[in-house]
Amino acid sequence: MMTSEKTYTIQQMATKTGLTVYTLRYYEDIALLEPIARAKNGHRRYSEDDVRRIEFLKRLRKIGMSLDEMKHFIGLYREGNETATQRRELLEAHRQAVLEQIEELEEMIGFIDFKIGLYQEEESQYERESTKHEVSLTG
Amino acid sequence: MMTSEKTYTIQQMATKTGLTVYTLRYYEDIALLEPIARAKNGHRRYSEDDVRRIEFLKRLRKIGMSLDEMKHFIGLYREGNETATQRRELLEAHRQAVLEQIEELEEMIGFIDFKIGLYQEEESQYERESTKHEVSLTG
DNA sequence: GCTTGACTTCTAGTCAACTCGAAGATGTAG
DNA sequence: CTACATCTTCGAGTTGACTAGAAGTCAAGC
Repeated sequence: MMTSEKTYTIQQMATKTGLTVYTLRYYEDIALLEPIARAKNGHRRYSEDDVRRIEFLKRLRKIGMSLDEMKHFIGLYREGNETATQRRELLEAHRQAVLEQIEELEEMIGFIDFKIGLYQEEESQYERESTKHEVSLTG
Repeated sequence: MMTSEKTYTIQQMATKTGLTVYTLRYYEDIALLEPIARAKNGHRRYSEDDVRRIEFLKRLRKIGMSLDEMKHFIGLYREGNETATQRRELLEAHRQAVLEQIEELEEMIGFIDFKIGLYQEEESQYERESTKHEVSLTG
């Protein structure tokens, strides 16, 4: 039974995912993607699963993960030598790291809000008397 | 009035901040730090303000900002051509970007939690099969 | 006076993550 | 059959962010 699934060329994938063809090949070279299926002429044929995998990689990249970390992270989902317990523990460590990153960012929001407040003051000050005052970087 | 403030050598700063002496000089070279005060012999003398500035840079770095972005960001706090209104608008744009980053990370937490759940199931499955007549304590 | 050590500047090297181009194979349109 | 587009591999180049070493200055200790 031939279930003929939709496939994509590398150029179509580049358009679809926003990565360049260079990057798609590079990710495969460094084994961040497992070998992509090939047509008879040797051209890559990406599957819908590949689309999902690449979109997931993009999201990991977006949250600041390095390619090496990504390789390690996706390795958690391939059956390896680790037990379910070991993989869960690694995931929980990663979870903790992500939570800390969120905290850092939330503190940054607080800082930005503080600064925005100062500028708003400055703006209404200016409106009232056309005066401005210095704002310290670390205040 | 000479307020003799505490100052630090580059090596002391490296120890204090966790950056290397190379990095400290590099940050100054690329104007991420304004020129550091010098002793008569030309050696750098970092002030407490410099400590604060560098700690702030470290935090920006930690949330994934590039050196170029950091330069731009701290530029917001130096008096330039922009009005308070313009700087506030730039800050608000940055605030929005940080919020989006937080959202990405929160979605990642959700995903990790889902995966952790799967592994936990797998683990208790194993427990039930191998210790048929015992009751799991880890409800 | 000489050595040592911490600094200085300047230049070059490294590593990650792409980014690009050359040379060649293949499929389709005219 | 030829032209052309699109792919292939492979090796080299680029950018950002350091990282390191060479050569020189200077103050302190012996």
